Amino acid sequence: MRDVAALSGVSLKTVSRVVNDEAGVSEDLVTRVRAAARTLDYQPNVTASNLRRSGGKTQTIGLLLENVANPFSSGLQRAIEDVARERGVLVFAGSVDEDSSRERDLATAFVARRVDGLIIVPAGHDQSYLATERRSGTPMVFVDRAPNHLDADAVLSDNQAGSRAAVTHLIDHGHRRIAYLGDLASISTAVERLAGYTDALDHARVGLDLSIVRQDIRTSDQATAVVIDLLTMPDPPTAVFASQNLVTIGAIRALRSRSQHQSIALVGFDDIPLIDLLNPGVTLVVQDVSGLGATAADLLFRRLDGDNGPAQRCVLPTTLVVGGSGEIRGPYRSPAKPGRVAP
Amino acid sequence: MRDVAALSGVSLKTVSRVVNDEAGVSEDLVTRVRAAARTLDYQPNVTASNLRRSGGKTQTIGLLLENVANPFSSGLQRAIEDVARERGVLVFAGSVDEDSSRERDLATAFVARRVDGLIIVPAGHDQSYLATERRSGTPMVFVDRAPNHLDADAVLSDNQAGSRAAVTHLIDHGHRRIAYLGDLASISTAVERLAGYTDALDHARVGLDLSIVRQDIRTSDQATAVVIDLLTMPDPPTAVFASQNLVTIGAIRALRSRSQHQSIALVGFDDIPLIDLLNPGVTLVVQDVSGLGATAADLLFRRLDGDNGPAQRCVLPTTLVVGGSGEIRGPYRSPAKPGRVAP
DNA sequence: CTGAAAGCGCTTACAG
DNA sequence: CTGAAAGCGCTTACAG
Repeated sequence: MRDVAALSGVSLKTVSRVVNDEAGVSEDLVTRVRAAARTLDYQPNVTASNLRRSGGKTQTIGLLLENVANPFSSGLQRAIEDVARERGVLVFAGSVDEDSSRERDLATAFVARRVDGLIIVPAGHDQSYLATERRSGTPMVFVDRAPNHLDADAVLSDNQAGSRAAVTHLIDHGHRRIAYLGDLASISTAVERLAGYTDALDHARVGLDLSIVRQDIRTSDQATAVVIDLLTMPDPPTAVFASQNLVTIGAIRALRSRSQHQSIALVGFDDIPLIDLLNPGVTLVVQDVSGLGATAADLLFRRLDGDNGPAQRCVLPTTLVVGGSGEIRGPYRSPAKPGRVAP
Repeated sequence: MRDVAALSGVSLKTVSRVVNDEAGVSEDLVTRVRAAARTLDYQPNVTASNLRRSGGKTQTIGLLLENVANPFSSGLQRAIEDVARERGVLVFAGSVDEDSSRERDLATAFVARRVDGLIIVPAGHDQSYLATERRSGTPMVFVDRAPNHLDADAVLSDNQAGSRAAVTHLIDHGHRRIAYLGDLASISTAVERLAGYTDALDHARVGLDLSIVRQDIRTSDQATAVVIDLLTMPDPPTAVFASQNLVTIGAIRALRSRSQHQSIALVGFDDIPLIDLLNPGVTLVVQDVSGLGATAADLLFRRLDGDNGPAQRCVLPTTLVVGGSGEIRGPYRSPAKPGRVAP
């Protein structure tokens, strides 16, 4: 910029005015400055200008995702990007991999770059490390999982209701012996999904049998092994509820390997691309991923625009998508229950 | 930082030294400065420090992807993130959506933030707008598609060889009438894949029939319609080669809707998650997505480390993954061809 | 309409 | 071992 000023024979301030399209510069100077900028290949440095510019905004936000490569994370990222784009805000994204120290490092790195706000899918169980940052006014919105030990905005899916609807659906199709396949019991969404499962059983007066409630399943292969184990029990389940997409995939593999995919019912939580191509299709409880991302971004920008109200919690509904596997009948006759409305 | 200096009664420079863990500060001062920093909730501003710091590096890179939400893009992003992470570099990512003006805007926005380098999956056919930036020394690596009108590094898949291998595979299974389903003919990878198709036909002395070569297919639904059209021709193809994953999915839907998925052979380009759960599984030519991302990132950082050699072009091989659909026999007897090696 | 001075938060290059 | 000055590239706040 100094060089441009020198070449066009004006002050720094005038160049700054031209570059920022400020009014009140004579035509003559505007042309001269632009010409000089062109010949010098001048590129404005947004970072430097933000240093002094009021508010000190950097026009960037930071995204902490579970893993950018998984469809849930990348769906969120895309929805957030679309909102940010309209405001000329760029997005940093990073994968946390369910590692709380990685979460902390990434958040710190974003803050050190002075992002204007943070959108976080937390991995750890203590976000108090962000308290300082929150106090100093950096907007932050948590998505998919609520923050712990920190009072901040959160946008969540109604995991418990979704899970309850799934299990109720199985009960309505004549099942009583329904296995539960859960993710890490330390993840809050996993806890909520298990609660939905027990809710549904309670409501239908079906006893809870812990021998068919399996948790801490992380991978598709683990899920396959667990389901095979369940199916070889003396009194095997007639239906399976898988609380997460990798787990659902593992369950599908297990059922197929035993040729029981047409006889054992299955409902899974979370969407799975192309699942409708399977035979039978798989009944799934799907989250509104774009909605979660867009809502979180909207909320973040509202905070950035000065909304200082108390921390909000938005809960988005899930949808049960009938695919075939969840409608395989069980051994019981299930009287229609008028008045029952799926959440 | 100024406040920390004031509170601990030392100069700015001393605080700077402590914050950056520079040697040569007395124990006493270090403790005092750290204490002051803690009570003031001091957070260093990396952006400001980079302004003066030698090299002016920002420790950030910018990623221009087709669409962060698609698995190919997010796979690349993850591989690049992993390399960047080791160097403490943060990554900006943005979706270009096959829109060349969006590509340009995003690239400009990244450059204005002074990213240290750019990794680009180009959408447009003219990257000369980056010539200035390239001359001024910003490292940039193109991935998946080569740049046009710009001399720069590129990391590509061997699309032509992959496509040739796929079609040769079909020929080897007794097919001669093989339909080609292509993406936008304006995309360079689509051109290469078509070239691989004609290569394979030529090599086997199979005549090219343009009535079964269809291009500019963008969506899965379009592909479905095209395949149905092909199958209702008087002399329909016995095999289909789909040059891209959305197109492959559309083709699968079409074959199933006509119950011809067990009789018409299909090979697709690009990986599709969970495809092995289908029956038959689908034979695919898969790209080494992680390899592309990691190679691009490595190359970018090598450039950042001062490698000034001429622009490089890395071509990574693809792999034909046998799934079942590509092994459905065609009407011709295909003599084994000793010595033929798939690329 | 134009510009000289001070400053954003930090670092370099030099003195002591 | 410590610090005062100048500077990174730009903007604010003020004068003329």
